[in-house]
Amino acid sequence: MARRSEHTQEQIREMVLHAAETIVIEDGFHALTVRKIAMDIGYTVGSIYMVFANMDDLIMHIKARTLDELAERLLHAKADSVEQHIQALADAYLAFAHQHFNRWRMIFDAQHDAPVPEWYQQKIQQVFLIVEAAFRKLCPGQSDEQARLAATALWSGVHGVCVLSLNGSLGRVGSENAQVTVNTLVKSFIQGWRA
Amino acid sequence: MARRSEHTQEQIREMVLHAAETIVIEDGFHALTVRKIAMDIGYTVGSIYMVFANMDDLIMHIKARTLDELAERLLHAKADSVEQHIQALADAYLAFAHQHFNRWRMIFDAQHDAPVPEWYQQKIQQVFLIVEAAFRKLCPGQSDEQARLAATALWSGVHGVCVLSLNGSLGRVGSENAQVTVNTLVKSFIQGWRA
DNA sequence: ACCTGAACACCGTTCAAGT
DNA sequence: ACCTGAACACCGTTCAAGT
Repeated sequence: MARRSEHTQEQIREMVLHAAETIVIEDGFHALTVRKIAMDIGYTVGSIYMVFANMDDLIMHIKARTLDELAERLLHAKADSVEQHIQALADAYLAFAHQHFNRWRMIFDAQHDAPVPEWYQQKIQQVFLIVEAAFRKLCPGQSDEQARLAATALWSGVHGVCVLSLNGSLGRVGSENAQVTVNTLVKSFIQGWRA
Repeated sequence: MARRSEHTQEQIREMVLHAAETIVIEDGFHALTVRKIAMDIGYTVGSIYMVFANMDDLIMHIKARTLDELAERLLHAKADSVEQHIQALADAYLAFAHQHFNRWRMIFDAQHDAPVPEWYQQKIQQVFLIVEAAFRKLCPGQSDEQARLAATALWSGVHGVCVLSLNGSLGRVGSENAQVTVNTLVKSFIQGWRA
């Protein structure tokens, strides 16, 4: 047995990542198991531990990819005014969460007791900085700290609407309604913040 | 073996619930297993299935209890003005989430593929209605639907701040900072909403 | 009727053994 | 060096068998 050398380590790593993402997308985070991944790529469980330290490590890399995809989507959101730009960012965030529900939810689901690695924290920062930049343009007069506070408050808020509306905690609220809720939050907050 | 009759079914049910809550509080949701509960209360695994249908059923009842506790806490939040009342509600929500972190997080963590029972949805409604009531007082002129929208938007937002600040996704944001963020969100939103 | 405990079908992770 | 597959220590859930 063994020593097939049909794929490089890098190829296997990619195969694992891809298979894992497919499982999450189709059947949700809870359906993700090493044994299922191994079966899907035609290797045995042991092989997965050649390319990832453990399940938590693999999960973190899936999440990182999702964050990259999300960041890219946000970067493509353009609008005429700064205020419309922030609205467009919020819309894009909601749309992404809705479209890639299982992967997006996974980002905030998994509780790793292990400390979050530095490279992963940067991925999160990457997303937040996009919003912060928009806020610095909204009120050029105020300090960076103020812009940071506003960005944090509003973006956490937008995230909260996505969480509650998409997981059904808001009662029978559909995604069209989530859109309205997000718009309301953004519009009112910006208006109040400027005052 | 068997037929000890040391406790009634109702007593065992309460013992299970209490033991489960203790495990969640001390070691987190992921540490909750039937076997650990059984050991803690001095019964065997089979006994737990006498009083709860399965793990999901038990989890739902733990969550329901937490929601009851949260609702009661929110009902005790009083203030002079309506605006201060909403701020007090937000503060109370954040404080509860912070103080009972593991149990609070559990409410939004668990993904039951099984449909959420009606009695549980009412528990969630119960919390939301408290906030909606405050909003109806804030702007007496507008329709119930408008008040509902505002309450949903702001409260989802407050929830989002709690989620992101308490799980560390906002970088190294402490809970004092979460307080400031919540206050900012509430204040700006109300101001913008009124305008 | 109440409760046990063994059994079943799963997990993640490790590692000696094969090529 | 690469990969296997059996083993280990866990899961949730069921249910025949005992009192």
